[in-house]
Amino acid sequence: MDRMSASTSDRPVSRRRETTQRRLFEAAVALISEQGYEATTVDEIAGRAGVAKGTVYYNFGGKSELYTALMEWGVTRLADTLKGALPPSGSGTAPGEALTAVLRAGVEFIGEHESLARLLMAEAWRTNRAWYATVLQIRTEAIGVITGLLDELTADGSLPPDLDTGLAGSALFGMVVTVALDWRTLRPDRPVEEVHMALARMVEGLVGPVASTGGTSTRDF
Amino acid sequence: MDRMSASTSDRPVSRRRETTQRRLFEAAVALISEQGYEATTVDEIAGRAGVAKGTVYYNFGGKSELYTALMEWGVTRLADTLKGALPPSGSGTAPGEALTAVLRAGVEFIGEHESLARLLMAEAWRTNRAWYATVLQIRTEAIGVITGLLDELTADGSLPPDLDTGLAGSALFGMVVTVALDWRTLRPDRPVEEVHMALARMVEGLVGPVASTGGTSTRDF
DNA sequence: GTTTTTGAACTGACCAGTCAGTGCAAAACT
DNA sequence: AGTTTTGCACTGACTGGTCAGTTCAAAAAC
Repeated sequence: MDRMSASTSDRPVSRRRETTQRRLFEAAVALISEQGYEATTVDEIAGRAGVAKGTVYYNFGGKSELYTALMEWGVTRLADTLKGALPPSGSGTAPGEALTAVLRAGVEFIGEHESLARLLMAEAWRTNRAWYATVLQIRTEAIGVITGLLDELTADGSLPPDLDTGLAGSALFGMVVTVALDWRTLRPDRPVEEVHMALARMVEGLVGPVASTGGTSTRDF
Repeated sequence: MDRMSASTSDRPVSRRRETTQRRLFEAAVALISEQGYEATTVDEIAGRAGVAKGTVYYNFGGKSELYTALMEWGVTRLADTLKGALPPSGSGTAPGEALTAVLRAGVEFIGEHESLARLLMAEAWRTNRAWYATVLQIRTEAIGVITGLLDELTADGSLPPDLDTGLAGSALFGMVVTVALDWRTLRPDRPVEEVHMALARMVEGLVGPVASTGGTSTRDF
């Protein structure tokens, strides 16, 4: 049977290793989101992941490398989710619909990956750290999806042409994250739909009573 | 809590001590906002404040007590600023105006106390820390000002009666903080007015057609 | 003369990072 | 088949540095 690597120096990262790394990610996210990076020890992370301390160093090289890898792992998941929520451009969806869809995806993502979201938000405002670049990349990528959408909407006249889409994108981003995390913190019992609905109604005001090209004019709730 | 003691030395805290403490606060805010709490040493703080290490222990008892006191000092300043921006209730100001004024105060506060804002945001999402209660209090107090205002506006019919003011308040809060910190981080050269203007325009759309007495709302774009 | 600050030395806990050693499953060889 | 070798993945006791917190005598400020 075909071995997966015919060539010798290929590094496919064995299945075993992959599992270990995922466990370490999960343990690290949980602990660091609650306590912060500095307050979380490598021993704790290893312990929670059910591996020995040395394994962390074997797999990642060090605490900060683990953390960086963890955040990159996080970005990928978030960016993929948001991009996946974008309807194919050019399809006949109503102007505001794509925006609402992306925001919903954001809310759902935070609901499902709460710890990761907390961790990223807590780290997002420190300008001095080694991994600031990584954090910035996350923000840029996530906000970029929203901003890009706003650009499209201003281009086709659904939004005022002089809208500062960069600022608006960051505003919407902050809005979604804050609302979603407050929801998880203070009223976790509320269903996602309710939260998303309330958010969508607010945003609807932004996109405005747009001359929607036919379709249900958002009154079916 | 702290009223201006114009006359007395009732306070056990001498003027000299007060100065020392304020210097320590300022040094601690600057360092911790950049590096984080655990990564900042007492020696650093004392050094930056131009004070001996022993003085920290004489004045506060320890690092964590200094930090707690610092955050309480921060709350007071923020809450005072926001409340100070509220026009006297019952005065004949236009419905949306009070809201805009509070948001402007928020933006300005962050512009002037950037480090403090960063520090508070970084702590805001960690649920497991000793001083989480203090942080929560800050958020509640700040968001409370906004939410209270929204309640008034829904009561007098300026906003839809079924608006979830709690959620909307937290949305606006997150929006302001995110925009303001992004501004300081990425485009610090922009004048406050510009940022505030862009925000105000969005809020006008977001919160919905505020039936203002002759405002510029809701034309469709 | 009391309060506050200084400065420097010391302690002990805590923790990131190291490394010699273990286990084990799949090759390589007989 | 059975035996040996290889090297990946992991282990955990240990090391060396760091830092919060202590102490205190003496100076400075009030």
